[in-house]
Amino acid sequence: MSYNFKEVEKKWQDKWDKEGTFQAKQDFKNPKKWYGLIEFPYPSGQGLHVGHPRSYTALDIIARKKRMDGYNVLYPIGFDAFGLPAENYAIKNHVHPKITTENNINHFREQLKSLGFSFDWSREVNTTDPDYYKWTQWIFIQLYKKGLAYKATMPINFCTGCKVGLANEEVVNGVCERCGSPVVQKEKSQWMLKITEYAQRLIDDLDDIDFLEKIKAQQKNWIGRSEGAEVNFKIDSTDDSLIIYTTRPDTIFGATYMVIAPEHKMIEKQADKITNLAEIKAYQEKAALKSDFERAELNKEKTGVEIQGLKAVNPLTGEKIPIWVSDYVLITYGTGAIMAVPAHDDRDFAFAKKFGLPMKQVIEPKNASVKIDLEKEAFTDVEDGVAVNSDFIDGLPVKEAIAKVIEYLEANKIGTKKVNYKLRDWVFSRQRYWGEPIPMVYCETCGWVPIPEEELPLKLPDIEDYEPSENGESPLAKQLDWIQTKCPHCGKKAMRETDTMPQWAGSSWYFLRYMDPHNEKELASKEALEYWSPIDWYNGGMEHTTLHLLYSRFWHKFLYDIGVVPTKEPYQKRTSHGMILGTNGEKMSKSKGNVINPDDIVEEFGADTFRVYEMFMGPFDQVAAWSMESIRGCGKFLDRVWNLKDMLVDDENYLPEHEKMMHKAIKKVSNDIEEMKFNTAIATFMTMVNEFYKDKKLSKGEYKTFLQLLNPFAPHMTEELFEEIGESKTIAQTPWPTYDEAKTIDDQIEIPIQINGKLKTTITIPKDLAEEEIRKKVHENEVVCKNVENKTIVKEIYVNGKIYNIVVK
RNA sequence: GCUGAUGUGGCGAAAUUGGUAUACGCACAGCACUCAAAAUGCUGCGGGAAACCAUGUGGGUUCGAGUCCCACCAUCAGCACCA
Repeated sequence: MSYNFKEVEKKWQDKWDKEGTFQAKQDFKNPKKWYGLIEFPYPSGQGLHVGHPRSYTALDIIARKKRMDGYNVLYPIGFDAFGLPAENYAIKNHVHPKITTENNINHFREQLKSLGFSFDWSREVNTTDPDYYKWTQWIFIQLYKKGLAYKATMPINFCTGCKVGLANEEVVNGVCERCGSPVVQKEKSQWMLKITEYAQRLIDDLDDIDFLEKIKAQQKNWIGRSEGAEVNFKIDSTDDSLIIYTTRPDTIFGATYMVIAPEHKMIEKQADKITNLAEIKAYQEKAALKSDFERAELNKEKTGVEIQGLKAVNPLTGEKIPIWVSDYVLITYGTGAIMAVPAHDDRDFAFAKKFGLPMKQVIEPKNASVKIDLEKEAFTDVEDGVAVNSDFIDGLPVKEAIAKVIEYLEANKIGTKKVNYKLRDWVFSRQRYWGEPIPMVYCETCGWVPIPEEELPLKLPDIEDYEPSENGESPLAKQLDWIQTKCPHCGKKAMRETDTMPQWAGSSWYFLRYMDPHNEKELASKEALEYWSPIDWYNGGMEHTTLHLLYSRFWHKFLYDIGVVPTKEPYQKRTSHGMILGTNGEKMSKSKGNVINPDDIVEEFGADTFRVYEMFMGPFDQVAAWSMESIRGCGKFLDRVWNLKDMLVDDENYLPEHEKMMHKAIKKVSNDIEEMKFNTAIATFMTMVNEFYKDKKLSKGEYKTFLQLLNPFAPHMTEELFEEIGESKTIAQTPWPTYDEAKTIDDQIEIPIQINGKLKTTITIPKDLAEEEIRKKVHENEVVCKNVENKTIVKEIYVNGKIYNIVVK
């Protein structure tokens, strides 16, 4: 009888749905809880991508195993449904995003169910549901109340395609992360969130959580902490001074000029003293036309203009040094001004070379054998440097010199120790319709006032015209009757904020809502938060490391600070899956025509085969190209499993000839699941099946264990087969198989014998044989005799149970 | 340039963490079943006649290295004038 996966899969999916098999237990009695989380999808019109199930299947396997291990498991799902595609679709086709979103969610839900994930569907959340975004808005108001949300007019990244402001994190290579249009700088009043206030904690607390090393490294890199000093350089014959930031205060004696960013306000302040103001202004204008990206692109050639009429005074040498304007100094980092030490900084070196500026060596290599050539390149080595020509720090290694200079600067009040971060505050406004309205009102008298919390949610009004206005205002700006309101503070006429929140808002806390999704009084109850926090395991894409993952950690820390959540960090463990590429090894895209539709795969091979294949493709954390031949192989494997029932021997125990294999397999599969080594777990299953086929028999006990182990991978087929042998329970209700360590050890072991480290032969011995006996056996061996003949044995090494090596001369 | 990975058969990949390199799968070939094909089952499958040689390249440590150390090369991802 052949396997009808369509019928079987439908049968079990319906049963799970009807019985709510995988719903998390509502009571909090079981102290063993496990909360597994996958990134909830954006319900795009294209439907599910084959990449989604890679992550979902992995955690589904772990979740199913954890349930069998006796845990109360929460494995929820929802939809991150605000965002531009639905809005752009609405602009084109005049269909309300609400409708598109609902249709897409229905499609996604069906697709996800067809894959047999053990999600708790009773907790499904949807970020566009007013009952949900009520709490997103509530969190925003709390941020505002604590001074962490503020309005600022500042140059922002503006996407010329989407016509919205973007956060730094959303700009990739100078173009919009979403639509690929060029990004320009634009002055705009925006809501900002002070993520920078949490920069240090976002670094420090990484030490206490189990994130993949590359994720931690990427987050640290993005936050970009650097330690240094701010130093005050007086401007000669004025009361003004230039504050610079440096990580190398030890090189201050080698500062031969200063550089300020074109936007630096000192230029305006000292305009009357500058003798070449026209030239400076021209340079400023030229720089303003370039985006940050273009500036960085023009990496090779540095440009700049000297400010005539002004000199800075080196506070340690008293030397008067020139001041230059150049766009290699960024106004957005540090103080927008630097001291240039061309002998010990690559960029300063390039600039000094180009403009013929003087260089002064103040650091030399400790290691005399290191040759440096300051004509060719700067000497920047921190580990190997010693100060010279530097007065009171002469002879000190760089690190000590830095400490000494800072001490001096602070004692003389000309500078302070300072930590800087690359991380910037989060631009939180979007001039778009399909997002959470920002619950703020502007009153002429009172300024910005949050709307009263009891009025939440502030619902998004229904509109007809989704087109953003040409001046870049949100479509909501045209909804006059919605905008006009009363000031909650003084009662006078006031206007609503028309910007909406970015897509990252709803996803910054959704995992909390899953804990108590229908709560009308709080975002989640204290009990639920206490019980389920933190998330035990969160798997998602690397592309979210500096966006979603950082943002949600920030919000969570804030919620911790105001006493809403019980843990500092939301996620105890974070892992990441590799991308699935098309059959040609390229990223799947419509234009390349290499998109694999999960529906087609389920239709042709069934969900179980699909799941097994995605887990068998290769190491979970690495990219893998789709292969139609390989998925067929996985289908063949499941067919062989299906046909095992013809070889069943009626015996509840393991057969003697299979006992070792069974115990080893339980151990291997259990460990592999915990370590996400799904591919080798499946290889173990295949080896077992090959063994059963070879012997043409397996006991009922072996069969049951095998089905239990395979169940998290191929849940439908295994449940069906389990039911067929007359089991009253489903596999999901049975405990995970256990193994006996003693029974995983072979009685007879094969020992490889090497001569001079090269394998010559092997002998088989009982596992506990004494070393003397083994030695005797080795020397009786024919191959060994031949190889040691006429040679002197220098040494013999026996590593217990592993190897025997004879060294001869 | 910086950070983090990766490099093993024709292909996807394993290797108990320093101890028999190539498990498992795909592709391929042969055999069985069949009138035939498909499906299925079984067998073989790094190179070499062999000694031996093979884990990106070149060194090193070790009785022994895919695994550790040093120096390179290539590919991928992220960041990038961050002072």
